[in-house]
Amino acid sequence: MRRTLSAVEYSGDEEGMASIAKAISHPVRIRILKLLASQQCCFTGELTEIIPMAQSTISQHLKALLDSGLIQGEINPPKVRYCIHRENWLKAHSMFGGFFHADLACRYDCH
Amino acid sequence: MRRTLSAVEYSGDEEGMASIAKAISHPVRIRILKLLASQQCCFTGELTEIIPMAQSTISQHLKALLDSGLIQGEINPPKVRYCIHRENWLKAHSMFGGFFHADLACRYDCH
DNA sequence: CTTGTTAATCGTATATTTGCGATGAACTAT
DNA sequence: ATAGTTCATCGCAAATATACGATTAACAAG
Repeated sequence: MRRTLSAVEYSGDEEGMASIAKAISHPVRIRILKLLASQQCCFTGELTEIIPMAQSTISQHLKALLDSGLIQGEINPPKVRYCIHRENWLKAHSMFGGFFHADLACRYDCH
Repeated sequence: MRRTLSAVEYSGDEEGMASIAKAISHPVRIRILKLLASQQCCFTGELTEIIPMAQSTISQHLKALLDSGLIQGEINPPKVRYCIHRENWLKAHSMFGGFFHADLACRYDCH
């Protein structure tokens, strides 16, 4: 892709928010997170039974969530147990909470 | 793209969350939202001065944010004034707040 | 009507995402 | 050692996203 000559510099916050947002920008990943968070399941196999998608696709989405830090995996041969990464989950909570804080949007009204 | 035979059915919530998340999944869109929210600017032209990207690219990102509902535009010829869509902003706030609520992640721990 | 300003849209090139089946890796059980 | 189970990774195809320059649209000012 042709990129802008003077590449835009983003803050760590901006990159971080965008990265987490991208992780939850697909409905199946939101569903997976909800399932993990509600403890309705934990092993990959249970997810593949509940969600009508190929195993490889589920695995791919799990990898995306792992990379985002929102979940963690514990190898438990031959299974893998996935869980919410509590610390990062709380970080995401405060990050989005801060971003969407009412004060920001209501400081001034153009209309 | 080859799609799964029995397409996954998502809830309105899941689709909605994913849609908003996708809107803020690019750092430049986060920056635009922060600029609009902090009222450092409002017209498209001001954004194109601050952000080193082609006018057409900024316009494209603004359209994405418009489509998400997070911002609104008021035509003010020959300019267009963009602002945070307060109502949808607050909706997003509660949506993400609810999703990342601590209880969900901490109900149970696999580790 | 012509000119200038502002912003959207079009067309294009490239990068990334998404989904699948097939295969491979890691480990258990026999 | 062999077979079975579970999950990750590879390779591919198709869709989407990203960025740009060029053009168009809408309007004001003269």
